[in-house]
Amino acid sequence: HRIFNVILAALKKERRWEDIREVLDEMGAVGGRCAPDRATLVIAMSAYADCARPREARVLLDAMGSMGFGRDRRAYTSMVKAYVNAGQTGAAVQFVSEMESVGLSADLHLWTLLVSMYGRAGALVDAELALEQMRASGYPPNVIAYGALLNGCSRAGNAQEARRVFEDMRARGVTPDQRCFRSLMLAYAREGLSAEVERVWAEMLTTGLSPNRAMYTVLLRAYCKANRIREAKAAYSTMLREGHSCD
RNA sequence: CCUCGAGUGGC
Repeated sequence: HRIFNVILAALKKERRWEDIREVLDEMGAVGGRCAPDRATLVIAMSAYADCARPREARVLLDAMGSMGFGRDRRAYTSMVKAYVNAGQTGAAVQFVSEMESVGLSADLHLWTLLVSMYGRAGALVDAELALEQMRASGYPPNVIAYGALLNGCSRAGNAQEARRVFEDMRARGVTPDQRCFRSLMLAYAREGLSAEVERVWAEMLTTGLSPNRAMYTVLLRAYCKANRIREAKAAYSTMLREGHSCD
Protein backbone atom coordinates (compact mmCIF):
# COMPACT_ATOMS: atom_id res chain seq x y z
CA HIS A 1 0.00 0.00 0.00
CA ARG A 2 2.96 2.33 0.39
CA ILE A 3 3.48 2.29 -3.33
CA PHE A 4 -0.15 3.11 -3.95
CA ASN A 5 0.01 5.84 -1.34
CA VAL A 6 2.95 7.42 -3.13
CA ILE A 7 0.90 7.37 -6.32
CA LEU A 8 -1.98 9.05 -4.51
CA ALA A 9 0.38 11.70 -3.16
CA ALA A 10 1.54 12.38 -6.71
CA LEU A 11 -2.05 12.70 -7.91
CA LYS A 12 -2.68 15.13 -5.09
CA LYS A 13 0.27 17.25 -6.16
CA GLU A 14 -0.98 17.29 -9.74
CA ARG A 15 -4.56 17.97 -8.70
CA ARG A 16 -5.83 14.90 -10.56
CA TRP A 17 -8.76 14.13 -8.30
CA GLU A 18 -10.58 12.21 -11.03
CA ASP A 19 -7.90 9.51 -10.98
CA ILE A 20 -8.00 8.98 -7.22
CA ARG A 21 -11.08 6.77 -7.24
CA GLU A 22 -9.45 4.38 -9.69
CA VAL A 23 -6.37 3.95 -7.51
CA LEU A 24 -8.50 3.38 -4.40
CA ASP A 25 -10.57 0.77 -6.22
CA GLU A 26 -7.44 -0.96 -7.40
CA MET A 27 -6.08 -1.09 -3.85
CA GLY A 28 -9.32 -2.63 -2.65
CA ALA A 29 -9.36 -5.13 -5.51
CA VAL A 30 -5.80 -6.32 -4.92
CA GLY A 31 -6.33 -6.38 -1.18
CA GLY A 32 -3.91 -7.85 1.33
CA ARG A 33 -0.83 -5.70 1.74
CA CYS A 34 -2.18 -3.35 -0.91
CA ALA A 35 -5.41 -2.63 0.94
CA PRO A 36 -6.00 1.02 1.86
CA ASP A 37 -4.71 2.03 5.27
CA ARG A 38 -5.03 5.08 7.48
CA ALA A 39 -2.43 7.03 5.46
CA THR A 40 -4.37 6.26 2.28
CA LEU A 41 -7.40 7.94 3.76
CA VAL A 42 -5.42 10.96 4.91
CA ILE A 43 -3.70 11.46 1.56
CA ALA A 44 -6.82 10.97 -0.54
CA MET A 45 -8.86 13.24 1.70
CA SER A 46 -6.30 16.03 1.50
CA ALA A 47 -6.20 15.59 -2.28
CA TYR A 48 -9.97 16.00 -2.49
CA ALA A 49 -9.69 18.99 -0.19
CA ASP A 50 -7.08 20.68 -2.36
CA CYS A 51 -9.22 20.01 -5.42
CA ALA A 52 -12.35 21.37 -3.72
CA ARG A 53 -14.31 18.10 -4.10
CA PRO A 54 -16.44 17.85 -0.95
CA ARG A 55 -18.79 15.26 -2.45
CA GLU A 56 -16.03 12.79 -3.26
CA ALA A 57 -14.37 13.51 0.09
CA ARG A 58 -17.58 12.78 1.95
CA VAL A 59 -18.10 9.48 0.17
CA LEU A 60 -14.56 8.41 0.95
CA LEU A 61 -14.74 9.48 4.59
CA ASP A 62 -17.93 7.50 5.11
CA ALA A 63 -16.53 4.45 3.33
CA MET A 64 -13.32 4.48 5.34
CA GLY A 65 -15.28 5.08 8.49
CA SER A 66 -17.05 1.78 8.04
CA MET A 67 -13.63 0.16 7.59
CA GLY A 68 -12.44 1.49 10.91
CA PHE A 69 -10.21 4.31 9.68
CA GLY A 70 -12.67 7.10 10.14
CA ARG A 71 -11.68 8.77 13.37
CA ASP A 72 -8.70 10.70 12.15
CA ARG A 73 -8.50 14.44 12.84
CA ARG A 74 -6.52 15.02 9.67
CA ALA A 75 -9.18 13.36 7.56
CA TYR A 76 -11.84 15.48 9.25
CA THR A 77 -9.80 18.63 8.80
CA SER A 78 -9.47 17.83 5.11
CA MET A 79 -13.23 17.36 4.93
CA VAL A 80 -13.72 20.84 6.32
CA LYS A 81 -11.14 22.22 3.92
CA ALA A 82 -12.92 20.59 0.98
CA TYR A 83 -16.09 22.46 1.93
CA VAL A 84 -14.16 25.68 2.44
CA ASN A 85 -12.36 25.44 -0.89
CA ALA A 86 -15.65 24.72 -2.63
CA GLY A 87 -17.07 27.89 -1.13
CA GLN A 88 -19.47 25.98 1.13
CA THR A 89 -18.74 27.78 4.37
CA GLY A 90 -22.06 26.82 5.93
CA ALA A 91 -21.49 23.14 5.27
CA ALA A 92 -17.98 23.46 6.71
CA VAL A 93 -19.27 24.96 9.94
CA GLN A 94 -21.96 22.33 10.23
CA PHE A 95 -19.45 19.57 9.66
CA VAL A 96 -17.27 20.89 12.47
CA SER A 97 -20.14 20.51 14.90
CA GLU A 98 -20.78 17.01 13.57
CA MET A 99 -17.17 16.25 14.22
CA GLU A 100 -17.38 17.50 17.78
CA SER A 101 -20.50 15.43 18.35
CA VAL A 102 -18.54 12.26 17.60
CA GLY A 103 -15.90 13.26 20.11
CA LEU A 104 -13.25 14.78 17.86
CA SER A 105 -12.38 18.23 19.10
CA ALA A 106 -10.65 20.85 17.00
CA ASP A 107 -6.87 20.89 17.12
CA LEU A 108 -4.26 23.43 16.09
CA HIS A 109 -4.69 22.79 12.39
CA LEU A 110 -8.46 22.85 12.34
CA TRP A 111 -8.59 26.04 14.37
CA THR A 112 -6.12 27.62 11.97
CA LEU A 113 -8.25 26.54 9.03
CA LEU A 114 -11.33 28.07 10.66
CA VAL A 115 -9.56 31.38 11.24
CA SER A 116 -8.49 31.43 7.61
CA MET A 117 -11.97 30.39 6.43
CA TYR A 118 -13.68 33.30 8.17
CA GLY A 119 -10.88 35.62 7.13
CA ARG A 120 -11.20 34.67 3.48
CA ALA A 121 -14.97 35.13 3.68
CA GLY A 122 -14.43 38.65 4.98
CA ALA A 123 -16.07 37.73 8.31
CA LEU A 124 -13.47 39.42 10.47
CA VAL A 125 -15.45 39.22 13.71
CA ASP A 126 -15.87 35.46 13.33
CA ALA A 127 -12.20 35.06 12.47
CA GLU A 128 -11.18 36.88 15.64
CA LEU A 129 -13.65 34.85 17.66
CA ALA A 130 -12.15 31.64 16.27
CA LEU A 131 -8.67 32.84 17.22
CA GLU A 132 -9.77 33.47 20.79
CA GLN A 133 -11.58 30.14 21.01
CA MET A 134 -8.42 28.54 19.74
CA ARG A 135 -6.41 30.13 22.51
CA ALA A 136 -9.03 29.21 25.11
CA SER A 137 -8.94 25.59 23.89
CA GLY A 138 -5.28 25.28 24.73
CA TYR A 139 -3.83 26.05 21.32
CA PRO A 140 -1.96 29.36 21.50
CA PRO A 141 -2.17 30.87 18.00
CA ASN A 142 1.12 30.63 16.15
CA VAL A 143 2.48 32.72 13.30
CA ILE A 144 0.34 30.85 10.78
CA ALA A 145 -2.93 31.46 12.63
CA TYR A 146 -2.03 35.12 13.12
CA GLY A 147 -1.12 35.31 9.44
CA ALA A 148 -4.55 33.97 8.53
CA LEU A 149 -6.20 36.59 10.73
CA LEU A 150 -4.07 39.37 9.26
CA ASN A 151 -5.12 38.22 5.82
CA GLY A 152 -8.72 38.51 7.02
CA CYS A 153 -8.14 42.05 8.30
CA SER A 154 -6.66 42.97 4.97
CA ARG A 155 -9.56 41.48 3.02
CA ALA A 156 -12.04 43.20 5.26
CA GLY A 157 -10.32 46.47 4.44
CA ASN A 158 -9.47 47.15 8.07
CA ALA A 159 -5.88 48.32 8.32
CA GLN A 160 -6.34 49.65 11.83
CA GLU A 161 -7.39 46.22 13.04
CA ALA A 162 -4.55 44.62 11.10
CA ARG A 163 -2.11 46.81 13.00
CA ARG A 164 -3.73 45.95 16.32
CA VAL A 165 -3.53 42.22 15.59
CA PHE A 166 0.05 42.60 14.43
CA GLU A 167 1.07 44.29 17.68
CA ASP A 168 -0.91 41.77 19.72
CA MET A 169 0.96 38.97 18.04
CA ARG A 170 4.32 40.50 18.85
CA ALA A 171 3.30 41.26 22.43
CA ARG A 172 2.59 37.56 22.84
CA GLY A 173 6.01 36.62 21.59
CA VAL A 174 5.02 35.44 18.11
CA THR A 175 7.55 36.67 15.55
CA PRO A 176 5.90 37.90 12.33
CA ASP A 177 7.21 36.40 9.10
CA GLN A 178 7.14 37.75 5.54
CA ARG A 179 3.50 36.86 5.03
CA CYS A 180 2.40 38.69 8.14
CA PHE A 181 4.28 41.79 7.04
CA ARG A 182 2.82 41.42 3.58
CA SER A 183 -0.76 41.22 4.86
CA LEU A 184 -0.26 44.27 7.07
CA MET A 185 1.20 46.23 4.16
CA LEU A 186 -1.60 45.11 1.88
CA ALA A 187 -4.17 46.34 4.39
CA TYR A 188 -2.61 49.79 4.29
CA ALA A 189 -2.11 49.66 0.53
CA ARG A 190 -5.80 48.97 0.00
CA GLU A 191 -6.59 52.19 1.80
CA GLY A 192 -4.04 54.08 -0.25
CA LEU A 193 -1.89 54.77 2.82
CA SER A 194 1.45 54.50 1.09
CA ALA A 195 3.34 56.23 3.89
CA GLU A 196 2.14 53.54 6.31
CA VAL A 197 3.20 50.88 3.86
CA GLU A 198 6.66 52.44 3.76
CA ARG A 199 6.77 52.42 7.55
CA VAL A 200 5.93 48.71 7.68
CA TRP A 201 8.48 48.07 4.97
CA ALA A 202 11.15 49.75 7.09
CA GLU A 203 10.04 47.79 10.15
CA MET A 204 10.35 44.60 8.19
CA LEU A 205 13.92 45.40 7.15
CA THR A 206 14.93 46.02 10.76
CA THR A 207 13.85 42.50 11.67
CA GLY A 208 16.24 41.10 9.11
CA LEU A 209 13.60 39.87 6.69
CA SER A 210 14.38 40.59 3.06
CA PRO A 211 11.66 41.72 0.65
CA ASN A 212 10.49 39.26 -1.96
CA ARG A 213 8.44 39.76 -5.10
CA ALA A 214 5.15 39.51 -3.21
CA MET A 215 6.19 42.42 -1.04
CA TYR A 216 7.35 44.51 -3.94
CA THR A 217 3.98 43.87 -5.56
CA VAL A 218 2.24 45.32 -2.52
CA LEU A 219 4.62 48.28 -2.37
CA LEU A 220 4.06 49.02 -6.05
CA ARG A 221 0.33 48.78 -5.56
CA ALA A 222 0.47 51.29 -2.72
CA TYR A 223 2.54 53.75 -4.73
CA CYS A 224 0.33 53.41 -7.78
CA LYS A 225 -2.84 53.84 -5.79
CA ALA A 226 -1.39 56.99 -4.23
CA ASN A 227 -0.28 58.29 -7.64
CA ARG A 228 3.35 58.15 -6.58
CA ILE A 229 4.53 56.97 -9.96
CA ARG A 230 8.11 58.11 -9.49
CA GLU A 231 8.48 56.02 -6.34
CA ALA A 232 6.76 53.09 -8.02
CA LYS A 233 9.27 53.14 -10.86
CA ALA A 234 12.16 53.41 -8.43
CA ALA A 235 10.85 50.46 -6.39
CA TYR A 236 10.37 48.44 -9.55
CA SER A 237 13.99 49.10 -10.59
CA THR A 238 15.23 48.14 -7.14
CA MET A 239 13.23 44.95 -7.31
CA LEU A 240 14.83 43.95 -10.60
CA ARG A 241 18.28 44.93 -9.35
CA GLU A 242 17.81 42.68 -6.34
CA GLY A 243 17.17 39.77 -8.62
CA HIS A 244 13.40 39.43 -8.42
CA SER A 245 12.01 38.91 -11.88
CA CYS A 246 8.70 40.29 -13.02
CA ASP A 247 5.87 37.77 -13.12
C1' C B 1 12.67 14.10 8.21
C1' C B 2 11.69 9.07 7.15
C1' U B 3 4.14 7.56 2.07
C1' C B 4 -0.07 11.90 5.11
C1' G B 5 -3.17 17.53 7.54
C1' A B 6 -2.72 24.52 8.66
C1' G B 7 -2.23 30.91 6.62
C1' U B 8 -0.45 32.48 -0.29
C1' G B 9 -0.65 38.18 -3.38
C1' G B 10 -4.33 41.52 -8.08
C1' C B 11 -9.76 42.28 -9.60
